[in-house]
Amino acid sequence: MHYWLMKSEPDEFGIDDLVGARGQTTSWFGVRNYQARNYMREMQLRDRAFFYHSSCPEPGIAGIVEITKLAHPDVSQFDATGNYYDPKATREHPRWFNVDVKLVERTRFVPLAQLRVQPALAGMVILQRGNRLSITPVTAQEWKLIMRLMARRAGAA
DNA sequence: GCCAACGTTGGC
DNA sequence: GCCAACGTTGGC
Repeated sequence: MHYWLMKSEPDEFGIDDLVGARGQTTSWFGVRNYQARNYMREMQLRDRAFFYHSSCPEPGIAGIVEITKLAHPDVSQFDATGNYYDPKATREHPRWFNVDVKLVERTRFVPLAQLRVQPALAGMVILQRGNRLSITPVTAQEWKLIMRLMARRAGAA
């Protein structure tokens, strides 16, 4: 069992959208970065991930999801009219893959700023300078600590 | 809106 | 294979 962090822009698809989605499940399509894609291909069923809001007024972790379908070809790469079209991809040789995830829990929101002040999270991938990866691994220790933060009352450091 | 950091593209 | 130019990400 491995842990991950997956970014989404709430303007596009936020935790509210996941809560309201059919089966509280969504296909994580649209990833167009090889490293993030490779991480999705490593994901196993029942791995868990933090659902992270990025590019918004208050970035941070908004929930927990579980991998319910292993990586499979991302259909959006074949749609010539869509934003995620990749002319170099073919059905025989797809380039992009995605997993499906299901909501486990909408958590207390943990802002990025709160993650940054935890000494034990100093090595966390998304906190590293210049990191832009939309999908990153999270260590078991990091996961545990963030779970503890979520259990605290709002506003506590 | 700014800008640092990073990934990708394409000419050579 | 190098690397400059360009586009994107994402926090602030």
